[in-house]
Amino acid sequence: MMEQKQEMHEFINRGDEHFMAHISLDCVIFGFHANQLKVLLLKIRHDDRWALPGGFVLKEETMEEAADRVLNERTGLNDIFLRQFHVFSDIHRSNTEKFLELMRSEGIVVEENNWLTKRFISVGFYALVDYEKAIPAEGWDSEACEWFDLDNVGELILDHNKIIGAALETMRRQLNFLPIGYNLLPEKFTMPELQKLYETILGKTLDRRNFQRKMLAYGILDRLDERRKGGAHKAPYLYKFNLEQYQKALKEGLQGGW
Amino acid sequence: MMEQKQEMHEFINRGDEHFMAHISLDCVIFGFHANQLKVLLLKIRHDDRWALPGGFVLKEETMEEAADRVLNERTGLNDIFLRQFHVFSDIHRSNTEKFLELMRSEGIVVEENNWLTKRFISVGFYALVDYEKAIPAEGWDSEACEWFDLDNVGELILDHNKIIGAALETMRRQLNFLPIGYNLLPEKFTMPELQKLYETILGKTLDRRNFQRKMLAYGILDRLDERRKGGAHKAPYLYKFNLEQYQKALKEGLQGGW
DNA sequence: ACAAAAGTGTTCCCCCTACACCCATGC
DNA sequence: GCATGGGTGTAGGGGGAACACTTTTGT
Repeated sequence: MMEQKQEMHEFINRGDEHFMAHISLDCVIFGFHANQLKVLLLKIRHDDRWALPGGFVLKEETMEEAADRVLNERTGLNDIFLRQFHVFSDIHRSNTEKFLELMRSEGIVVEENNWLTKRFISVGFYALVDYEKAIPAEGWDSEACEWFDLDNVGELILDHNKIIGAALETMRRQLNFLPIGYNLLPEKFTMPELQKLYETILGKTLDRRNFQRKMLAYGILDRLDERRKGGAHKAPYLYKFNLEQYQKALKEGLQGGW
Repeated sequence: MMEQKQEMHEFINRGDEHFMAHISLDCVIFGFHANQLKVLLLKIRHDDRWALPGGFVLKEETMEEAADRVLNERTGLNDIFLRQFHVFSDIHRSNTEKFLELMRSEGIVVEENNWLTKRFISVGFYALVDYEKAIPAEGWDSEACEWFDLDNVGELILDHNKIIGAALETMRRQLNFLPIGYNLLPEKFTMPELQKLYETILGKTLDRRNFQRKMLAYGILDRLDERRKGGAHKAPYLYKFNLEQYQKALKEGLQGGW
């Protein structure tokens, strides 16, 4: 606990020796579980609201590397599907008053002209991860890290609700071009599960048979001999992504929309 | 000339009082003329290369406002189609050595730890403008401002070639969703002219008749009673965009691809 | 046996593609 | 009148949307 306090103090008053001022990033980390789109959020201390996992950019790393780092710290995962999608630069998006208030609550002395009291521009990233594999971890700057149903995130700090909205919109558009399921589902999955994912992202139902035909036509799925047993009713086949074809589709894009 | 020098000195050594450090923007300004896609470039002093018009963000403006300002300064235009499309953050994209060398050439003393010697992250914007209406204007930081054929820009400074490439790619993708012609053509234009624009952007030829049908099916064009006279052969109809439908299409997107 | 879910097939129709034809204008 | 380019029409095919039937499994 003492360490934590010191680490925080160090970060706040000397962070600008390592990080670039004025620039931050926020990650909208999507997962999929129980037929629900999930977002990973952090609980801010001394504030009853939650926030997107975010961070700053070290002087010797790119935005992408910084986002990867943040993602790894919060989920333990590497090699994640991660895309920048928008820069948020409203003048009043940072809230210096709130920051100082929070620091007072923590009993931390903030020097005049502290780098964190400046205006910050944030680059929004969105990530798709396997809900089962991610291990949410809070950091020294938060007291909890949890998955939330996308439609139940409540009021978040700053413009984070807006950022999530933009991320979702972007993902919906990209769904037409990118083979998105690979990142959100476990290695093996059934066609109905994949369909549920698409329906959830798009917010509408799709025809079972047409979905299957269209998806298979992309040629990025391999059907396994196994079936998912245990559930009631007929056991569906398991599929997995054909990595080679998947990579190709990532580069060249799919066609046709939903 | 004396004023200019002073303005430059002021900007270089006191710019950080007005602008945010570490953050810049670059505009890929597209025009269309003589069946060619054009890009507006600036000639850097003491360097035989050209550069994208760019700028920095005032402490009290958004990225979008900053880009608008830069665009207005270089073209005299307002209310331009302008979109951010990517953040460029390679660690070595800025070239401090080159900057200091340039300052020496100008005979300007650069203080230690000058804000412009820091690493900069740049937000790429692309703009579509009416070639006829834009009036290229160089600024105090450049000695010329001219249109270049897109496929003839040569080697630009920093990562500006890469930025143009990414902008073009983005525009090609957006062509499927956005009614792009409105911004690049004069108010009245013929169907063959619009088609040439699309062919130029896509880099391939399209069927004349199918193009016309598809374009008209979008319902964003109004055919006028006038025809374009003077040319050889049959006089083609003139069209203009139906602003109401165009705005709607901007928001909701078109469908179908090329 | 029955309900519910999953696999497979079929029809229809629209839209995209690829053409053919006619009309206008300048030489 | 002829070449060239522009306007309009049409036949064909592929793919998406809508729907029927069979198969499997747990209760």
